[in-house]
Amino acid sequence: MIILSKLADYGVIVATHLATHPERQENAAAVAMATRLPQATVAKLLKALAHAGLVTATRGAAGGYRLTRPADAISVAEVVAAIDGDIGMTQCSVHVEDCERTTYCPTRPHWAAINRAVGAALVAVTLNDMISPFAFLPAAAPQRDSAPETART
Amino acid sequence: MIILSKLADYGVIVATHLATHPERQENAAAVAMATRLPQATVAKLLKALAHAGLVTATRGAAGGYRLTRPADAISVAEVVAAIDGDIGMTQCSVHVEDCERTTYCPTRPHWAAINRAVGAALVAVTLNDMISPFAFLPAAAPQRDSAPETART
DNA sequence: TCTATTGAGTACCAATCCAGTCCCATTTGG
DNA sequence: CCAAATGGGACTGGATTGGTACTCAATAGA
Repeated sequence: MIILSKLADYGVIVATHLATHPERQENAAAVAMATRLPQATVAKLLKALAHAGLVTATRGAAGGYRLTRPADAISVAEVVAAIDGDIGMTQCSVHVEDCERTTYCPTRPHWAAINRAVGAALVAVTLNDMISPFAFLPAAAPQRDSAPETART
Repeated sequence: MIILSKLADYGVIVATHLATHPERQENAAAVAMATRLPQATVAKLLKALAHAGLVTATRGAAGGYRLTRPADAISVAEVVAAIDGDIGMTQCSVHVEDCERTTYCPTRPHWAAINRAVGAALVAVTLNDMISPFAFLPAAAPQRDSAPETART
């Protein structure tokens, strides 16, 4: 299973690209060119990011986008949430009222905790981390002896 | 965005139900009845769980399913992986060869670390934890001061 | 002031994926 | 031998998603 949608993935790429030139202003076409992503899609993504307040847009001729905050103050979680919406493990994590099983489903209360853990992993990583050529040590994933296997086939 | 598919969610419910009666053997119809899930779907889920080796199936009349391991030795991650397949944040986390962007995409190497963090959150929770009426304190989500916001609207 | 450029917003289409069902083969207890 | 149950597919309707197109609004520069 893939957790992130393609668009969210692209969104992180776009945001990361902007983070490499924090003060330069780039329009959608330039970003698309640099990231090798379809232009129309990049434009859509940048709109979403602007809507979430992660980038500021300048309209009109010679307009473009730039990050509103420094790259180390924007987490991957925010970028993903800007595009895919609120992050939740299960249906009932996001739309509690949609689940008619709340009264007898024993697993429901536990998802919230898992949610927090997953969210923390994404919040802990900033765009600045994504730029750095070396893999950072994720603070949210301490080397616990009990977790050698992330996922198996 | 919802991370788990409906089926994976159901799968956890089914597995959790089996965990409440570790030694009793139940057939698909009984599990469906108890969990209020469609019978055909439950049958499909149990097949997948059996395929992954999480439950043992007894065929023939008076057959059924039961957990192969104690409930505290089966993690939610395994159940999810049995149904939705390998867990990965991005396309390139699961199928690296499918991403033609590997040479210039700066974000790629970092996803692995995020992957581990998310996986650890799921591995840390066992079926036994899901049974317990009280929310456990997830070890994979330490109360770090820097992560107050998991996801925002 | 006028025009070219660029983002905002929305509507739309195509393709993929997913949830759910059904069917038939195989196994096993009575 | 038959009924009950799982194993393993195939199939389908619907929802979601990725991607595009078009129109409106704003702005800089001639």
